[in-house]
Amino acid sequence: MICHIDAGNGIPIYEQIERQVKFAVANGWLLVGERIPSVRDLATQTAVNVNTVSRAYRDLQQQGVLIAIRGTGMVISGQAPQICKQDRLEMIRERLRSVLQEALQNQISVGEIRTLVDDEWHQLSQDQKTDEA
Amino acid sequence: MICHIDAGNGIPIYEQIERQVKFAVANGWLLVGERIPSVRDLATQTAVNVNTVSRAYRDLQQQGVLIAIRGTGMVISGQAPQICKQDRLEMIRERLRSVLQEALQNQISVGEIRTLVDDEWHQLSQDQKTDEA
DNA sequence: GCTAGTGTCATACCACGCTATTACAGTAGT
DNA sequence: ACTACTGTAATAGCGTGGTATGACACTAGC
Repeated sequence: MICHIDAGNGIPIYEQIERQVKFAVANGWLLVGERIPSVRDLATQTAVNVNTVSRAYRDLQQQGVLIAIRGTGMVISGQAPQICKQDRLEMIRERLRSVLQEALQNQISVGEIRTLVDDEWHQLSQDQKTDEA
Repeated sequence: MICHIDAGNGIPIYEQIERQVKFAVANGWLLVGERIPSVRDLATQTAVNVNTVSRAYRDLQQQGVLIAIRGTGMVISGQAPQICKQDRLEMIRERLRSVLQEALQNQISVGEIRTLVDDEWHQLSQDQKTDEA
């Protein structure tokens, strides 16, 4: 599991981890029963403190996505796929709404938004390809 | 000048104020030479502390949007419209990019994004109309 | 000159996110 | 049993955003 942390987007690190785990489950990159990286491994890999990762895992546990087995590790729960697939678009939708709300309140038109979306999407797609290369 | 503060969108209050002043200038709701509300007035009106408003005004001053006249108030600068019009779409673009980046990294398709945008825009437009009524 | 209004500054306090460090309890492999 | 891992927890410290409060210097209107 690869985890990208963006320090400058305003979202707390522990929440970014939670979201990415959920996306990974929803997309089938993490399967039911599969172990996720230990808190120490993920902390080292993402250059983040153990406590921060631990908080994310604890939250995911309380949401029913993870199951902790003390001394062994943490595992994707059986109900996780259902939960995560349900949240998949909602997580994006909520962030999107906040941006659109500001745009609408300030006289930006639907057309401007649409071109903005297409432009940025195109740009990001190419960035992603060059990253992979 | 009416100012809406959203406490739950992750953007610092002082930054929200800055953005809304800029939008107001870009849209011609605030004209060059016009006085903006005093720090105490805006603080009371938005239920925010004076220092927070003051910080927003100070930032806008350093960006060349406002001019402070000690003992009198603050005024929209001559170069403000140019600056603010230039930033108008950029401010939205940056927030939008952050959301699209997350979407792209997690296998959301352009189609899903487009329908999300249209749905939410439609929803927000109606909300705004009912607010005005 | 007095008063009421400006912006500005300093101090203290709190909540939150994050880090660093240490320690503890449990499991698995040898 | 020993070792090397797991998750969990407590503590202390830092930076930032926000509040509350009080004080200062300045200006405009009466």
